Amino acid sequence: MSTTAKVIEKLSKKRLRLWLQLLRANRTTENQLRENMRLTFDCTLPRFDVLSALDRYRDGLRMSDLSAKLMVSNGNVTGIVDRLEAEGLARRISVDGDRRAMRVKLTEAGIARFAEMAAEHETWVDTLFATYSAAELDTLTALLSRLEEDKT
Amino acid sequence: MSTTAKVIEKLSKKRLRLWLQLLRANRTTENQLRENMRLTFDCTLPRFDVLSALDRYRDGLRMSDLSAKLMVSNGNVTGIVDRLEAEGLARRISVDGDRRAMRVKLTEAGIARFAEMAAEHETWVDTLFATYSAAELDTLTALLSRLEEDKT
DNA sequence: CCAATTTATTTCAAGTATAAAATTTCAGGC
DNA sequence: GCCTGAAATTTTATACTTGAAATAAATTGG
Repeated sequence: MSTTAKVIEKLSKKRLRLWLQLLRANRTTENQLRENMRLTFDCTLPRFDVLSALDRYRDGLRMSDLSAKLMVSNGNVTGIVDRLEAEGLARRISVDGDRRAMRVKLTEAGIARFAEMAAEHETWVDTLFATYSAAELDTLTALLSRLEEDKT
Repeated sequence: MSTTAKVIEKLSKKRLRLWLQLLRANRTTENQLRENMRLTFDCTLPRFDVLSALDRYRDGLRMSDLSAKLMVSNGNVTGIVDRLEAEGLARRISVDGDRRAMRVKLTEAGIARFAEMAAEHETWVDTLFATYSAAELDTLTALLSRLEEDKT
C-alpha cells in the first residue's frame, strides 16, 4: 500500500472514531438530563426542547419553524405540541393572512414552568460539562459548529 | 455583581452553548446517515448500530451487554433484535449454564450484509467529517471522551 | 379566472425508546 | 431442600420519531 493510501486510511479511521465518540458523548449527556428532567419535573427532553424554543421566541413560532429549529420532522412536533397544549403550557393561535399556518406560543403557565426548569437545567449542564475550561469550551463549540456547514 | 460571579456566569453560558452545539452536531450527522442508510440499504440506524456491535464481537453478545454498549434500555434492544432475527440477520442462542441469558450473534447473511453497509457508511462519515484535519479529529475525540467519566 | 403546483399542517403506520412490572432462573444461607 | 434476593430478559404502557400520504389553503402561470 502506498504512503498516501495509509494516510487516507488513518484519517478515515479517525473520523469514524470521532463519530462514535460524538454519539457516546451525546447519549451520556442526554441520558443524564432525561433522568433529571423526569425525576425533578416529570417532563421529557423533547417537551423541554420545544418549551425552550418557544421561550426564546415569545411571539410564537410556526409549526414548521419549530421543526426546522429542532431538526425533527413535522409530524413529530405536532404530537409534542398536542401534549403541551393538553398540559396547558402552550397553545396554537391561527395566523391571520394564512389559514394553513399555526403559531405556537407559551402560555403564562408555560413561561413560568420553563423558567423553573431552565434554572435547574443550567446547573445540570454545569455539572456535566464541569470538566472543561473556558478555552476548551470555546474550542469544542467552534469545531462542532463546522459540522453544520452546507453539504448541498 | 462581583467579578467572580461574572466569570461563573460566562462559563455557564459557554457550557450551555456547547451542549446545544453538540446536540445540533449529532442531529445533523444522524439525519444525514439515517437518510443514506434508508435510501441505500433500506435500513435504520438502530439496526445498523446493533449489527455493528455484533460484527465487532463475533462470538455474540448478551442482550444486556448489547444494551450497555449502545447505551439504550434493555427493552429497546429486545425489539430491535426481534426484527433483525425476522430479517435473518441475527439470531439468539441460549447460553449453557444460564438459562436466563441469551447470546445474540450475526448470521452469515448478517455478516455479509453488514460488510456492505459498513463500507458505504465509512464513505459517508468521510464526507461528513471531511472538514477536520487529523489533529482536529484527535483533539475533538479526546475532548469528547472526557464526558464519559464517572459522575456517580 | 382557474388548473396545477406548492406550502403548512395533520394523520397514519411502523419502528424506536423509556421506565416499570412481570417472568424465569440463579445463587446463597439456613 | 427451601427461601430470599438478585440477575437476565421480556412484556407492557406510554411517548417519541420518521417518512409518506392526506388535507386544506395559498400561489402561480396561462
